[in-house]
Amino acid sequence: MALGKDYATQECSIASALEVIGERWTLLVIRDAFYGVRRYNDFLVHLGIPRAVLASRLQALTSQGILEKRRYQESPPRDEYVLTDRGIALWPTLRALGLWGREHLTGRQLRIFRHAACGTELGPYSDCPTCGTVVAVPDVEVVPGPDLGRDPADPVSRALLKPKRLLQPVEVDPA
Amino acid sequence: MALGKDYATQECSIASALEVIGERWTLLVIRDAFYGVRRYNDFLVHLGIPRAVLASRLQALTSQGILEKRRYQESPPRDEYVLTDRGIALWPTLRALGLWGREHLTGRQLRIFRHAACGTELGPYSDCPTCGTVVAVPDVEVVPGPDLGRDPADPVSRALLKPKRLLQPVEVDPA
DNA sequence: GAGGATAAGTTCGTTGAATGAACCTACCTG
DNA sequence: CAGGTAGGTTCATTCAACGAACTTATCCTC
Repeated sequence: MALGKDYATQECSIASALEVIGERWTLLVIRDAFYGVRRYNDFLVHLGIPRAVLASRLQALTSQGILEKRRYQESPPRDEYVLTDRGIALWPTLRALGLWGREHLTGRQLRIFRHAACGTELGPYSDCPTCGTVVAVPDVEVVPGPDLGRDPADPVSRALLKPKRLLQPVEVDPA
Repeated sequence: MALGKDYATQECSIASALEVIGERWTLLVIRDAFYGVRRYNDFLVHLGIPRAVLASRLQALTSQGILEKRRYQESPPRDEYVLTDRGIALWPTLRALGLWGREHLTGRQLRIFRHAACGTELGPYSDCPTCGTVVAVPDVEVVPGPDLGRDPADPVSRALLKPKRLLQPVEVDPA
């Protein structure tokens, strides 16, 4: 979406943000990264994104310091993409967007976000009503909601059905 | 950005939200609507968006119930576009995005958002630290920050330099 | 009442990005 | 050494964005 030529003139931090994360697919890649997706192929099958576009987005996000590319094995050389602090700071945005989508569009509870320490469902600002604190991203537990399909087609979606914390790497069956 | 074909399979409220507001320019149109821009021509000069794209976005947002098209004078017939409740509910998303942009990209304070009742600058969740409440959108006052240019080229930007509340219609000099 | 201005579009040719299929390169396993 | 896997690149086609020109309806001014 974004393009320097156009948005750059805007003198607005929202426009600047959209320059970086406003393109098609970009926010979904970041969402997946929060859900623990880290590998090229997992993004690919989970999102159904064209390969060239994924490569371009991963490269852009890495060069913007939102994802970090890190070698997780030599021989064959394999890299994974992990959210940096700058990327993790996008959580409130994603949370607000998801909440709006749920309340004004889908009307379904597809995923539940809880405070891992106490099990309470998070408030709109990732606050824990029980503990009275804002919950840090790694302390958020994601569990499938009542309206989420139980038998998705792709292996990544299936792996994501297991309750787990945000950022915790997803374990995909090699099947 | 968004496209039913692709994102629809996602079973995710974030993806659904992006279907509706994820296309290029869309969020900037909504941002302008919060700032009080209501007319086709004002959007046009403020955003520098191609006319056809603006017409398409306004039509889409209206049909999604995010903007409402309302006649403000007969003869010549003139319409303005105003945020609905569903549109106003996007404020937390825009706020989160703007905050992220400021903290991680621009590093400048271009606009200050305050609680109109007490003048306190808003917290990250549009909360008022002084009053201890979440501030409703119409009670948010926008004033230019220290890093915002004082003499912008287009008349809409100039009109927006005056402190005003969110949603309150901007008054553009016919000059 | 003729000429010009304004608001809100539509039309259209050109450019640029997204798509999907095929191909490429290491390396590993049986 | 045949086949598979991960992570890409290349390329032809399709689709959206761009920007300039044109349209329509009305008002304002002389």
